[in-house]
Amino acid sequence: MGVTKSEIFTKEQNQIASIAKVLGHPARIAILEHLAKVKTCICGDLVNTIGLAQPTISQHLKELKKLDIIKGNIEGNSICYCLHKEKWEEFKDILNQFLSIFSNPENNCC
Amino acid sequence: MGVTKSEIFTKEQNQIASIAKVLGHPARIAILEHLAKVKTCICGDLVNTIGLAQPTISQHLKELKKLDIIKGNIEGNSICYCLHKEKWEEFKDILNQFLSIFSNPENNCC
DNA sequence: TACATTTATCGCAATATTGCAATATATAAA
DNA sequence: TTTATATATTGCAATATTGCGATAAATGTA
Repeated sequence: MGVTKSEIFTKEQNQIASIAKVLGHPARIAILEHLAKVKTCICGDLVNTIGLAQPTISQHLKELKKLDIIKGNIEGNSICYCLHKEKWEEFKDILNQFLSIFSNPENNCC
Repeated sequence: MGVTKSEIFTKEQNQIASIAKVLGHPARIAILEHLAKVKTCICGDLVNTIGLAQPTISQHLKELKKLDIIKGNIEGNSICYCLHKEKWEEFKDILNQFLSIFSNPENNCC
């Protein structure tokens, strides 16, 4: 039904999936990479850097803001975006922990 | 249009997004966690463990197989699934590398 | 004030995803 | 061979997502 049955999963499973889902689009990866590179915050530059229309970029920024992995401050006319350090580290830890569940003492499948 | 403009992104960006996208559903996280826990491969148990119908689980397994993060071997009547070690490590490295782009020498946003 | 710039929002079209019932397929067991 | 078991596939309904043009909202500038 296009709708995910979140109720049957744990809070942790849903959180991991939520983070991964937001990272699951190349435009959002590109935005995050650009923000990481230019450090100082940028905004409509993303529209030029990435080849998508302004409303599309705006929507991806919205998703990223919803996850709280970026912050946006009004700066006069424009809006200044940057990575949200604390959250970035938090999400990194969560994903890393998940990716470490593969304990493999000679675990050669069936 | 529901379709992602992959052409305008780098191979790396698309790859990161592809991996993350597959991890972007709690059912698939649950499947991977279960496989990691029981080590020895299982199959229809997933249908019982996770509360989704068999065709739904089968479809999630298909996605995971498409990414190649799990392997499935026919074992008599049933099919035995397990994590794909090499790929798991590869994807872990790719995600870790991406998550390390946040270099923050007093990088306090705008 | 009038105009330009910047970003968000709305509304739409096209496509993708999620979930399941029904069914097909394949093997094991009786 | 018939029946049971296990899994995949098909087809569908109900959302969700992606992308963009048009437009609104807010601020800066002439």
